[in-house]
Amino acid sequence: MVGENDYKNASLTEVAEMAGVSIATVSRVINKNSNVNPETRAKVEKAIKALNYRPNRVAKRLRNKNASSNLLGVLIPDIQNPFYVDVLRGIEDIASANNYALIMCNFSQDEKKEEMYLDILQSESIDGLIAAPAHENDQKVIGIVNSGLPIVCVDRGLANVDVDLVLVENRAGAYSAVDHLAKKGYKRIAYISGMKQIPSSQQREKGYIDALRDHGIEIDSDLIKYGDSRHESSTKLCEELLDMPNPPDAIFTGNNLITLGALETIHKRGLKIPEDVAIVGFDDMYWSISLNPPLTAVRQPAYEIGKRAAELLIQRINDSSRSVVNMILKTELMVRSST
Amino acid sequence: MVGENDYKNASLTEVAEMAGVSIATVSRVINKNSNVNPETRAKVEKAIKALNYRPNRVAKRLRNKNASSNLLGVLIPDIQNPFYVDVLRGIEDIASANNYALIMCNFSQDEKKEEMYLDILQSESIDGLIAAPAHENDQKVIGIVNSGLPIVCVDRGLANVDVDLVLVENRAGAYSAVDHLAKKGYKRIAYISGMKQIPSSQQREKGYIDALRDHGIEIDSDLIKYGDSRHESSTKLCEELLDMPNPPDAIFTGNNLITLGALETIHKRGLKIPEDVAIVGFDDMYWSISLNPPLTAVRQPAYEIGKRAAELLIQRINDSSRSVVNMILKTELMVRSST
DNA sequence: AAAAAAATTGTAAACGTTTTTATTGCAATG
DNA sequence: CATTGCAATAAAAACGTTTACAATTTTTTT
Repeated sequence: MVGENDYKNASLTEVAEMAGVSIATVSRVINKNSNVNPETRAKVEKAIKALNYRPNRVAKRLRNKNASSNLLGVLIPDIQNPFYVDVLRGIEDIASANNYALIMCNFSQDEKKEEMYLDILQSESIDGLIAAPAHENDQKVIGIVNSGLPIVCVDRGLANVDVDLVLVENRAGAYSAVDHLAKKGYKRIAYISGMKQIPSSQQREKGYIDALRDHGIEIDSDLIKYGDSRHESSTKLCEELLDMPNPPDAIFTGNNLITLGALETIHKRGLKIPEDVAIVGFDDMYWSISLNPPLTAVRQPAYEIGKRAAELLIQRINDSSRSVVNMILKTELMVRSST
Repeated sequence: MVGENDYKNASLTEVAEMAGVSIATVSRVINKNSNVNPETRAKVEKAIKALNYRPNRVAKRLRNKNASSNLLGVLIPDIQNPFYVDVLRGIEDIASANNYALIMCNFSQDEKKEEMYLDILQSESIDGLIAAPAHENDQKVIGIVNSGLPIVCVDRGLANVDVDLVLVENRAGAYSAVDHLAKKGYKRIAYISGMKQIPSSQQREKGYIDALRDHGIEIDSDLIKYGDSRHESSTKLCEELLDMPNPPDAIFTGNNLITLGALETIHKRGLKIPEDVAIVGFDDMYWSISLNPPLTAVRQPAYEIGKRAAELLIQRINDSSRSVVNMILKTELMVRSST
């Protein structure tokens, strides 16, 4: 009978027993750094194979508190947002190429959950962390920075804290979108923002306002709506905008999910884009071209953000004294037919 | 100076020292199950607070080999596919409500990566695993089933292995899509499948063929294309279909990503949907209504799949002897204007 | 008041590693 | 031949927990 024991995880002790050596020797064989007699090595390797031995990562981490555990943490605010999924892919490709496993935590824009996950990550003895903090004054994340754990922030920075950072030119990106709308002749341009406390939301609002100002368009605060970055809230906010006595002729949406929510509302009302209302979104998606109509959008290099962040993190792990890097990537306005 | 030590993780020993008791007592205070004098408890709790003590999960897992480590593994084939993201959300909601953390692994349809992640998960002493195996004869996953680790498969089953399983009626779902097309009068209906070795692809093909047969439509094997479930491959396969001397008048796409790829190709060619070619996708997305045109699709309850799987897994962890459950959820055809 | 029972706390082992230190055997040196 | 040096290996400690068991104190019973 093929019993359960066939699959039981063998330990160093069992390997040592089978090979007739001490566990120290087995460990030396595995971590090829030290001298061991070729014959002994052969015996041990045979036993390892026979028992299908795999080192226990938990024990390894406990013992090697300060050495590498080959484990990185990732903390992201919203797995439903395709932007973060692309960031994640970038991280994952670099991580697995460098033999790091990922423990991925999604806090769904919920600070309580964020705290829980940060606790868990810390007590898992990860080598380093890539995080998009809930907001600029995220004390939990700041605490981690101060603890000395290698960390790279993505998409969102921290106020008054020097930390490795990868993000995009949010202000400039938003500016290019609104500038484009203004040049096309739209006058009442609305902005549906993500959560107000997120740095990127603030930067994008700044770009929006700067662009309006440069075009001599008066800022109407009724045209600025703050959501929670979730699809449901953005459909509602878009409805509010369209219900105004003097509704906007164009909408700039602050992120992926907001764009999709706004589109849904516009379509439900049977309005024509861009004739009745134009729309530009922050965040491009690879299927933006298949939307109705093909969407004009500010493209962020999401995959590259993740890639760069992972590279920075691994560098930081290997050299904790290297100077702090803030990497600001460019955005690109993809003009299609929604404007 | 606020130094690094302020944030250093305290250990049981330090708490015990500060409170003037043994580590066993501290442990008892933390794991509220056993008797300890109220005064002692107060002293210990004060020390815990003062040192900001948090139990080390790694040590806990190592010690409690057989007890709960409050850690679940999730192994998914493709994080870029919104279907799996929704499954993940369902899993995560249940997991975090039950105090389980998630270690999430995405193998990008790459069996080498899958193997690596399964190794890692096993050696992390997880309590249980939710996995979508690479294919029906995935020996690595079968090995895990045999090892006795609690596991629930989602979306894809295993041949000849009794294991908890949550999936949808793939055959019936595909049937309803193709039946719908046939009733609408389409005669040359193509199928762009995901990876051939995935059980769900096979089941959907079966549904496709059964529906055609029931409508007396002859099966043309040139109209069946097999991709790798990635966006790039599906654009190419769609091109091949449209380039045929006798091209299809309707396409049934095997999953989310394939649908988006096919749409892209059709739009690039300036073809009208559904006049020039109709399309039904397997997998609905919450923004399907915003596509051009609003997409007719077979909806899978992805979130619920994840939720049910996590519930089953937790049950299994708590009672390894309960009988195996295969849960088959219904699909729903969302008729919009792409057909 | 002595014995028994119950409550509280402490001691030590164990989980599976890595690594420091100690031991062994053997060749080279004087 | 006695000493030294080196290579190979073993022994033991440590990482931070939980828990079985032992020891102590307090309470109850007789």
